[in-house]
Amino acid sequence: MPPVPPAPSDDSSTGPLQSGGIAAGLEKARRDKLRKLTELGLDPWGSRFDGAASIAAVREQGEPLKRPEGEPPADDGPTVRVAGRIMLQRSAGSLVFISLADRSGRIQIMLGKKQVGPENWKVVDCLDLGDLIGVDGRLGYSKTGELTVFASALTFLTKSIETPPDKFHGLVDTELKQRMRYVDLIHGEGVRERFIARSRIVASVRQTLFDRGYLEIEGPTLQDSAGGAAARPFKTHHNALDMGLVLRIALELHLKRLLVGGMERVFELGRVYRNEGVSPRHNPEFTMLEAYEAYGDYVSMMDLTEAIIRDAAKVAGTPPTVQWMGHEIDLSKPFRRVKYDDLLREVVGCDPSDPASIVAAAASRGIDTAGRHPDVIKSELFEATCESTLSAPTFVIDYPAAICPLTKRKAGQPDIAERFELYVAGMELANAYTELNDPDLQEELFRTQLAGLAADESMARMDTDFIRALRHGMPPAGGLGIGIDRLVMLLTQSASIRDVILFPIHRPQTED
RNA sequence: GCCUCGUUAGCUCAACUGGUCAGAGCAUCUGACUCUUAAUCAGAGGGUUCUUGGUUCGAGUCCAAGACGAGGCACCA
Repeated sequence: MPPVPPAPSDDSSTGPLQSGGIAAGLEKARRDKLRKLTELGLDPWGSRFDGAASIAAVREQGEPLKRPEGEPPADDGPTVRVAGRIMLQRSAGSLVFISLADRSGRIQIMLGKKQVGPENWKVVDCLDLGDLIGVDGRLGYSKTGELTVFASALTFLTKSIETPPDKFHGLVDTELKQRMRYVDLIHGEGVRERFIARSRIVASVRQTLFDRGYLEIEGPTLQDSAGGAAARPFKTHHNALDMGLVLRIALELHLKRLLVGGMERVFELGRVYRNEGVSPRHNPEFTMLEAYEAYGDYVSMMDLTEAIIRDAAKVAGTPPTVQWMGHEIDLSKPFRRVKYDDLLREVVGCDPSDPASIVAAAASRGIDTAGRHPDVIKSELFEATCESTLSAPTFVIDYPAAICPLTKRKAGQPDIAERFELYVAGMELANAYTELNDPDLQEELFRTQLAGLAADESMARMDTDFIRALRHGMPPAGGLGIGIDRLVMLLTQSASIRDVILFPIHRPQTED
């Protein structure tokens, strides 16, 4: 790459993010150094740099070089090569100490004017916090006992022309942390670790399922009608086909088609979209796992759920007992299982089998009961009273059938659906059914609009192709859905879903 | 969509009831320093107090509207 000609001195206002004033001054100092680097014949944007060891590995190499207190440090350490970002810089005249960070950790670099030679020293003058460099040098300990790479050569890898945040506090402003996640990942306390944990959790969920013989599949995210859940979809349009489309709100109906197709154990782990409110527990796009197992039922799904969570907790480094959202949660014990009606009776003190008792209890709590289906009232009563009491991991089982249009009814009890929801710290984490595979009943339920539910909050959306699939014979099956973001919240003790989503939704930043 | 709270230098934060209140640390620049650890020391520069309007002799501070965010509600059966 040919050297860049010196830029005009007023180039500091060209950046898209410049607001003038001091920002321009801070950037100018960095652009001056960038120019100086090119004048030295160096490419300030670097190039391939082979053979760098991870800093964690280098730190391990340094262990045996330690000497007892009082003895002079070993001076025969190996020569190492590392690369990373300058996080801290301390200058003591012609001696510069740098804290260099890579994906695995941090290590101190010492650059001495005498040690690196005059050519390298000119480069040292161009270094800023945030720059990326490569270093070759001997591994040893400084006089104060800090593991240090004593640099003999310096390779400039990339200039940073933006000022990093406060070196001690990092980014604190939640808005900036989320909008500039790249900065938050560099400087935020535990941020990178949290997203590493997320990656491991997702990998673990897949592995737990693979180990049980599941196949991972990919269903359509663009659909002509959104089924499998009650939620408002995002709407879009296909130009060439001139057709309206919606983004999926659940994975369910296509996975079940695959059960019909003989893929007896299938799962999808992917993004779903719901055009609804934002909260510490809701983001419009979020990651869902759904898994279906032929010849299983909701009880087998409980066992699977516990296995998925326990395995994930292991790889995430989650302690057996976690403090989260003001709850102390023991993940090591088998999860409690309690019937929906029993819980209502226990918490509310009403008779769940008596609609009049339910209506009275709901009305006394300000829940609108007029003209609404008894099971809708019951469900609202449950949410208002029971959910927040479920601190320890709890499978709530056997739901009112009317609010479960995709679920098989209990044998001999048509009013009870074989469904569970898993609650932890008052939050819904998972939802599972013994899957309804009777095509005629399914068709009828798709047509049933429960009293008191608006059309767009109902699951009563006919999917004729899905009915046709069921008519070909779907094996009896258990099905499970887990909110992966919420699972990551639990396993990393995060208070907001936005803390575990790299780029949560935001309104556009105002430019002025 | 509704309610409450917040927004001050690149970052992290100050500024009692409206009256030298535009301030500090980090960062930046200049200088000193070959063993520092958020290095230290001396000096310098840096502001549309989110925006617009209003009240007032006087507004970072009070009022109104708007932008963005946080929490709550609604929504999420």
